[in-house]
Amino acid sequence: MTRNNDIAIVPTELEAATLGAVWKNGPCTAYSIRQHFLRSPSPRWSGSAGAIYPLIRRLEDQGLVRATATARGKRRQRDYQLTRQGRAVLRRWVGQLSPDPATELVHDPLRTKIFFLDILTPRQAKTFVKNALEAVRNRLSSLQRDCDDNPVEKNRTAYFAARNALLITVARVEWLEEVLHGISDS
Amino acid sequence: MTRNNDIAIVPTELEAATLGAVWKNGPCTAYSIRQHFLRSPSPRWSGSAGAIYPLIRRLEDQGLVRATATARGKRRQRDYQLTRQGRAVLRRWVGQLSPDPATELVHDPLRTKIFFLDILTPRQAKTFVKNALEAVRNRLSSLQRDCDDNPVEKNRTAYFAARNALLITVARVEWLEEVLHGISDS
DNA sequence: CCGCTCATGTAACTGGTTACATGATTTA
DNA sequence: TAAATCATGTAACCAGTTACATGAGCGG
Repeated sequence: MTRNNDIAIVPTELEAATLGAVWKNGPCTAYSIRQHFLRSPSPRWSGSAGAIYPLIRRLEDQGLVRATATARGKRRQRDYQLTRQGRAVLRRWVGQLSPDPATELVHDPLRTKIFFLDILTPRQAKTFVKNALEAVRNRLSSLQRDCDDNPVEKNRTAYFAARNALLITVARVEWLEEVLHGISDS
Repeated sequence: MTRNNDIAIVPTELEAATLGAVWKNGPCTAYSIRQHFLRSPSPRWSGSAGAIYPLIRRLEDQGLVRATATARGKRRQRDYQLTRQGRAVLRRWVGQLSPDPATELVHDPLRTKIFFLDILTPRQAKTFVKNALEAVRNRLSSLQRDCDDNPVEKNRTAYFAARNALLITVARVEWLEEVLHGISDS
């Protein structure tokens, strides 16, 4: 099923993340990829079977992953690994700055809510911001732990990822503190 | 079409943002809502007709907005405004901290890429991070301008929203600088 | 042997997207 | 009078989601 223009394949973010997971975790089942997403500390995707199984079959059809059916006992099991084309596509996806505006500007759902904050009474608004601040603050310790658990020397990229989540969360906490302060004198 | 349990309606983020836009911009057409989204400095949605028109009709069916058909000349035009129930639903949506994990942790697509950075050669990795850093940095000035254009005294919530985008972007720049520094000695 | 985890998969749905289509009004 | 903008809408598609279904293997 190998296509002659593999390099032209532009995967979605989930497809790329799946290729990446297969690349990192060596030969592994679709099931273990699901667990990888399900247990992710920053759950971008649900890791639902309905997403992963059809997706990985598509990757196989495109020649980006190869499966080895290792039937242990009567239990069927397909172990996937990246093909050369798979690595090429992943490499291309990682190295290419996408034209998606989200690359330059991330979305914060709290921003949308705060934009309409005036529909609440000052009292309600204050309560909401306080609650939001508390919820976001409560994340800090576990994000800090994620950084500590992945020291730079041991796993650079995992550390960088954890660090990204932490720094952005710190920025949001500071922002919410500003908002709380800004609405207090009214 | 008014439901007796309006308060139970939980809108999507786009639905809530549409209610908010109608609330802020007074009686206005679906078209102007679209422009609102199209011209947004932080484009979360495309503002596509295929999204807005069916959506606002749904809101009307639910009794959250009311339309006045003001046919100027031969041109049909529906001007929407919030109903009491619409305001109630919007108020509820704004004031309620959603259980969505994104409330506590925002997603950064660059985080995913950096997580798989090791698939690139050190040289390629360095180039990529430099390019990403430049792209994100280039946003700073226009985000700063958005803040300046909406002074706190004049439009608090618009200022807060602009400030959110700026602070998160600053955090991302700092993060990318860390990453660049971290991969330079290798 | 009961319940949990491993492992694979499908069906129906959702909340959007792009692209297309129509026609009135305004502006250069 | 041609082009741009205002204004409304539909059809086909897309990348996910939840919920359901099946069955093997393993631990208490």
